[in-house]
Amino acid sequence: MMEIKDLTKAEEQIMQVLWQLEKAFVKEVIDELPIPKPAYNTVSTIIRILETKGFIGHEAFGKAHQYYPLISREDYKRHATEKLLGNYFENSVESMFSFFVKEEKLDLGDVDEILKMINKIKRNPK
Amino acid sequence: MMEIKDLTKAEEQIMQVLWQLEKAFVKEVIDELPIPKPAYNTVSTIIRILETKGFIGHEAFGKAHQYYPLISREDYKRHATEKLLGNYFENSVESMFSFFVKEEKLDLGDVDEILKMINKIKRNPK
DNA sequence: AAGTTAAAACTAATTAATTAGTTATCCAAA
DNA sequence: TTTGGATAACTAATTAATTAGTTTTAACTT
Repeated sequence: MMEIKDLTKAEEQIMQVLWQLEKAFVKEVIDELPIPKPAYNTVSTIIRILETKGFIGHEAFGKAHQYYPLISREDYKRHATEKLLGNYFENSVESMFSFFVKEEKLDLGDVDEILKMINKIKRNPK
Repeated sequence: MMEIKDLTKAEEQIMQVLWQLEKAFVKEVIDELPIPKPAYNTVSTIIRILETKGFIGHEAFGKAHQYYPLISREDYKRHATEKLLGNYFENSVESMFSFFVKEEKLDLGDVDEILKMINKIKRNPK
């Protein structure tokens, strides 16, 4: 499997937009960014950097470039999750769950939902 | 609650050591770092930056400084986890679980363990 | 075809992060 | 009391990240 580099904060924000839109011109990316919106050139530069780093590609329409992700949100999500799991939960999903329970983010009802979900997935594995 | 800033990669590595040792001199931090070990000054500088950023404090023993975390590993873990949850799982713990199940990191037996754990915690909270 | 506009590329500037070199201080040993 | 060794502080250098200004190109309008 290929090595996934970390995204910087600014890069990640733009990737989130591209993942959401699937493909977009710079203008369209900016439309999705929250106020205070960065300058056009700022976004354009970061997008070009993302392209040199191999995170995105583009298709030319005349002069205009439409950009699209080369790495899926799922893959990056997996990368980010594994990193957290490794750094703070000794690579143990159970340890992470235990944390959520202690943080009161999970109760018995939630676990019941999860059980149902697992059964559903097992019946219809993707 | 006070705002928690992100740690950079190098800062985080040193914080992990300090969290583990609870308190340490620069030398002791270096002892815990993997090869290739950074130069003494590199570590010393990052430690001083961590101190100006408020992540650590120190106690002086003559000329020597013994450093210790001002933020707990638990608090930073919470911060990092919430960030991941927000950025990739719509702030839903269930969504994260669903992801683990799909990734085959969790099965019915694991969920059973978690249920037991929750019950244990509910009987003896905190 | 010349002028206008919009976009990306290129380039520059700024700021933050990382690494390392030099200096100053303090303690201990002779 | 001077010298040597260790340490932290200070400072410098390098590299990466972020933001923004300027130039170039190409399509469109007249």
